[in-house]
Amino acid sequence: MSSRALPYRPHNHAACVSQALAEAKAICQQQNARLTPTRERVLELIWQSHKPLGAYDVLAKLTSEGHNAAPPTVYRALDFLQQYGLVHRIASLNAFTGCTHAGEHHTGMFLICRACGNVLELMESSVTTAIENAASAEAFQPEAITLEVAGLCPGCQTDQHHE
Amino acid sequence: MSSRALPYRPHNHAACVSQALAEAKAICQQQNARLTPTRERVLELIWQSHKPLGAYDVLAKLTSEGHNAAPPTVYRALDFLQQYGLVHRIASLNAFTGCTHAGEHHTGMFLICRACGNVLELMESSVTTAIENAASAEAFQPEAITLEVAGLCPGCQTDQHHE
DNA sequence: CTGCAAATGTTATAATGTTGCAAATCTTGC
DNA sequence: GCAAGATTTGCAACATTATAACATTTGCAG
Ligand SMILES: [Zn+2]
Ligand SMILES: [Zn+2]
Ligand SMILES: [Zn+2]
Ligand SMILES: [Zn+2]
Repeated sequence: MSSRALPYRPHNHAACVSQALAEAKAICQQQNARLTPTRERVLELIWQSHKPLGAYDVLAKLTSEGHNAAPPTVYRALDFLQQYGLVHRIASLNAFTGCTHAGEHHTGMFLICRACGNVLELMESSVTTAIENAASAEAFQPEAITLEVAGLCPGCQTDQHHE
Repeated sequence: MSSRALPYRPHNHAACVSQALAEAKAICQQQNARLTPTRERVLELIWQSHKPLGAYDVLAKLTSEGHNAAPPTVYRALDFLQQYGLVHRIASLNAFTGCTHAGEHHTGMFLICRACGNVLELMESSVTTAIENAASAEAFQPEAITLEVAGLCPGCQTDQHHE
């Protein structure tokens, strides 16, 4: 899988988005899942934004481009995209972000900058292992891990005075 | 600090609650914070429930006992209790649970049973360290960690057929 | 007592997410 | 191609969670 630019580093974002879409198409084809136009457009809108988008943000964008959309339109698309591992929901933000490791079986760890709003998704097996060990010690059988770290990204640490 | 019974193990829950309240009073006194009757009652209601309570669950209980309460009443009490580390908000449930390590500086890790709804709060330095190391490797400065693990508690693993 | 700050009451509203059902669209076997 | 069934979408209403704004009351210091 290709490496991706960090969200807060300058990069060709259009290419970054279209690559994500291409991968999504491939994943859906492989799993016999239908990446319909609405679903694809929702995924694209989420990818175009570096910061996680709320469901109603997505809805507003769809509406503004003439799509006759209502909340269920968006939530259904988001459910689909989550189901196939193409987006993640960030519980602490009530928002959605494109998965940067789609297709790879993983539990994401999210570094969320409280200043600029950018989110970096990591895949750290050492963290996952530590969590699973801690759960095992309590005889707990984990199924889904929500791990969201709020703080300051490298670019915003020196910018503290801008707050 | 006293050890606490696991939530899904039978125990004297009234004692468990009153101990938590006594500790809360001590903590507030030490910090010159006012644990007013409403705040104390909200904390008690949350502790009395083994499962995390939603803000509107708390509101309903207050209302049912004659308290003239509105949503801000509850949210303000919850804000206060969170601020002094007496309750935690579980982002993946939009609900609140009593902190079992109040007074100890910690980041909680929550094991949430999807079958019975009980939540166990752990304090695992190995997990916290792994997370901080992963953040450091990205030059990210963590401030708050949300770690919630959904799965099956020991008691519910054999009960799968009851679902 | 007086004046200030903290806490609470009260009303309204914002933000987020769901249910239920009908219409349209796609797929599949023939 | 075509009918039957499954999936997806449109649409309206509703449910849940959280906050804003401002008036009133309460606790406390001087
Ligand atoms: Zn991911
Ligand atoms: Zn930043
Ligand atoms: Zn805690
Ligand atoms: Zn359980």
